[in-house]
Amino acid sequence: MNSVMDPSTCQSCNQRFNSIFCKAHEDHINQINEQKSCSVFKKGEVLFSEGGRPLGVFCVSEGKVKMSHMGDDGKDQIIRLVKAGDILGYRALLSGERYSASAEALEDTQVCFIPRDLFIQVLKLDSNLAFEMMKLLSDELHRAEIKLTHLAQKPIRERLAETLLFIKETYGYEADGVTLNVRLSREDIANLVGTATESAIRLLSEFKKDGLIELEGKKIKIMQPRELLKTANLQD
Amino acid sequence: MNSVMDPSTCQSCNQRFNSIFCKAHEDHINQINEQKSCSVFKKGEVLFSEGGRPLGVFCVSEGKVKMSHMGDDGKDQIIRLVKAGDILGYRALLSGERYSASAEALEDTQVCFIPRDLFIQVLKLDSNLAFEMMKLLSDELHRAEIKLTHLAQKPIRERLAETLLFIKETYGYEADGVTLNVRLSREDIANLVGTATESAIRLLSEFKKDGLIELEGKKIKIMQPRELLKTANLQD
DNA sequence: TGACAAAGATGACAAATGTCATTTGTTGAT
DNA sequence: ATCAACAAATGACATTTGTCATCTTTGTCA
Repeated sequence: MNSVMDPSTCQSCNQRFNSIFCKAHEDHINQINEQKSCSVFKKGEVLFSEGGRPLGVFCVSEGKVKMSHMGDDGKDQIIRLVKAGDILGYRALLSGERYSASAEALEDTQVCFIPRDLFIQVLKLDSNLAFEMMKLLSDELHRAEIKLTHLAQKPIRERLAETLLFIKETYGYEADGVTLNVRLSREDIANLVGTATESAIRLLSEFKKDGLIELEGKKIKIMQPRELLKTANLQD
Repeated sequence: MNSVMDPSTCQSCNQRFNSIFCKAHEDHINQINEQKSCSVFKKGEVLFSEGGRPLGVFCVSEGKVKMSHMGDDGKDQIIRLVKAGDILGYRALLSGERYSASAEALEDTQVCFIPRDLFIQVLKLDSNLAFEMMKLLSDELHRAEIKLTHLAQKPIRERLAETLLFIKETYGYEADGVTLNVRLSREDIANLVGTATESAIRLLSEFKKDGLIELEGKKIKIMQPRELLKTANLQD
């Protein structure tokens, strides 16, 4: 849990061309590199919890994280899937609020932690980075608005198909080219779709029966991406 | 439609202490003042449409605007209610995309238009403004995530109650202290809640029967805000 | 290995919500 | 003032979805 490990440098990070920081000035990267601290969260461990104070931002160098809101009745809604190269924890920090979501590792995950003041200071000095940040926020907002519309208007069958495609876009396939490269519980899938766990299970079985997907425990194989896309009934 | 009118200056704008620009440097305000153009949109007129190219941002000095997404089946989802002092059109501009939503005046509305390049340039030079922008985006994102969770988890009755309270927060009351200070069609309300128009109508009638609200045409009076809040079943 | 706990699966049913049809009321243009 | 067009209201009904109960499978740990 949270054990500090040998930190590779930002300059040699495997995600250095992948993250928002690739647009930042070299001097700022160096500063971040000096002040960051690295740690590992094992599968199921919590990076931060709803209600906590953001002390900085996390930058994922390896692994996967889910972020979820607790609904008023205690049911979680997964609002984001995080992958290597992504940062997290910035929303609350920039709003000046406490965390409004919790972050939990979906598998063993390596992160760097950038202290709040440094992050703010670099954002202030580096207008390229600030623009990247604004673009990131705008893109997230866009995604949220689309998801919101679909939640309001689309039946669960379409939303599940869309969710499976979204997982594919986010984490891609394993080496076999068909298996989604992440293990999610049925409950997690339901909390992504925004439905009851039983409904998600039932529809996954239907998709399997229709030959769209195959299921092996938590492995999900996308057998007919085309048909799945049709089922999702997307315009854009 | 879109008629240019005598532009008051930003420095004398009735919203000057209310908008995101109040944190901007004076020089930048002056620059914006010189390059902005003002116009009026009558009730029902469209400021911009989904799919159009953003050429700048709008700053509302008076009036009300709704922003809505068209769902894949042609049904609108209202994603934001805009009031005097707010800016709009920045999401697509900062993402570098076309508009993903349409904006329509809910009543006669006066706006200033700030050209794209100027807006970007000022954002680049003015880190205070950039931070305000990031905060604005973060807050919007927060709101979207909460709405998303509620759409996934809450029954329509609770969402309608929440929507009425949200309208109150956004536009406030008329002089009588009970009538919501905006006229929305039942369809608009349904598109805010994310439900069928008939369902919205039915539940509004129930709320009226229960004495929570009163209805007079498009006027909605909040008679028991406390009870309405209970009905909304909110935690935070 | 065995036993317990957790996750997954399935059926039956109830509740929530959407759809369609019809009626009533309102508004705006001529 | 009248009519047409649109918005609102209401009922009946079908469908979707959630809930509860039960059973099966899987995984974990002593």
